[in-house]
Amino acid sequence: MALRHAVLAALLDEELSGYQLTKAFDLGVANFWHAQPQQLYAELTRLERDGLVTGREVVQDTRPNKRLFRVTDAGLAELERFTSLAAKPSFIRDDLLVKVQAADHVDAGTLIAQLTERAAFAQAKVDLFGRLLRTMRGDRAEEDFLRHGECIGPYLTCLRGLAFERGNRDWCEHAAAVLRDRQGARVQD
Amino acid sequence: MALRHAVLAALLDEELSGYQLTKAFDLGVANFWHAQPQQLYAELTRLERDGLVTGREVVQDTRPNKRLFRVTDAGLAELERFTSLAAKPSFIRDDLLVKVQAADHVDAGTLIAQLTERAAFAQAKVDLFGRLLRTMRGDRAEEDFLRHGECIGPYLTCLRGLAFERGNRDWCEHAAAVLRDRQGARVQD
DNA sequence: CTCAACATGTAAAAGGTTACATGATTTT
DNA sequence: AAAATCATGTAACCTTTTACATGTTGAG
Repeated sequence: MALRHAVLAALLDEELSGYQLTKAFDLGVANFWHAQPQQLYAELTRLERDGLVTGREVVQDTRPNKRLFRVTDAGLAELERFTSLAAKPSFIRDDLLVKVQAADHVDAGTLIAQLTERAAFAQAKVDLFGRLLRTMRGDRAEEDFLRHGECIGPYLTCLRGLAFERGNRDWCEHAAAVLRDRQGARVQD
Repeated sequence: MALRHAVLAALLDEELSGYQLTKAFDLGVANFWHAQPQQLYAELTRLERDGLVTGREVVQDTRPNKRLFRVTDAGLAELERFTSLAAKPSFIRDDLLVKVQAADHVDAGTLIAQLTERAAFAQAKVDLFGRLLRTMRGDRAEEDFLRHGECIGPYLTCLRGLAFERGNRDWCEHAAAVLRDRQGARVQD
């Protein structure tokens, strides 16, 4: 049941509405968890019912009203409790890897196209995470920021997201190059 | 519905029993998907019902009998069809990252301990994947194997698994070091 | 005038985890 | 004698995804 803890962790540093949370989770800006809008609205309702977050109505003139949520003391205690539990290992679970596993039996052209597309997607995330990191650390050097900064949790998870997407990009490019090479080699036979 | 395709992909190069598949998926040796034994037995039953795999009973003296499964032509066609569909992007979803996101609000000692444990786990997988890769390529150089080898799909996915676990290990070690440094810095204040 | 963004949900279906169940053999 | 490995499942529960539903405002 880690979605609720992911939501709590996301709300620690800023008050957000369900819609704003959606943006963070949905677009993968949250580099530690992913969730659909529907899940987030439902989870916020449950969290408020259980007293782990409180919402306050914000009346807006030009936009529909919204509810901003923040973590309560009970919510923080719940996060502390969660942190003390053993974490489950995380596994890769990826459609594209399934397809590459079957590379010797399926059409190479399709695979190359999908690997290329994924590499571009990963590169876009690399750029995004790079910008986010720069914003978070401001004009400080990374080393200095990590040693003395006040809010390093989100920075550390963003670093993991960056490394993950770099790994994705590099592997996709490499795998696509290997498959292209083999296409060329086959023609030469 | 990619579990079924993951099973098909895993059965492409060798005939396996449900139990043997379990070993591959359960322990994370399968670096492209993860699943519980119960899921695999259920999926094999469905796949056989749908004619995508066939099982044959192997009578054993000293061990309980087992059923070995292999992919049928219809199964291969289904994999081909799956490969031609757009792949969904994969996201990180990790308890430990949720905890690190909350690093500024929860106990650092607990986090350091969990990061250290995870780094060791990742290192064990790095070693395992390294051994698997060596076994797959035999005495050939990697470049030569990838260009001319017959079975490179599993090799490519294993490379991704290796890079992923290296990334995990490096990040865990870095994050733990950052948190330790800050503990030291706090004492000096 | 149409499309994107703001804002929040409900309900059904699919997928995944956990607990329960059984029973033989080999290793420690 | 106990624990690990081989071998296969069922059932209940929890989580996630997909489809449906509604209404306003600002930009092109």
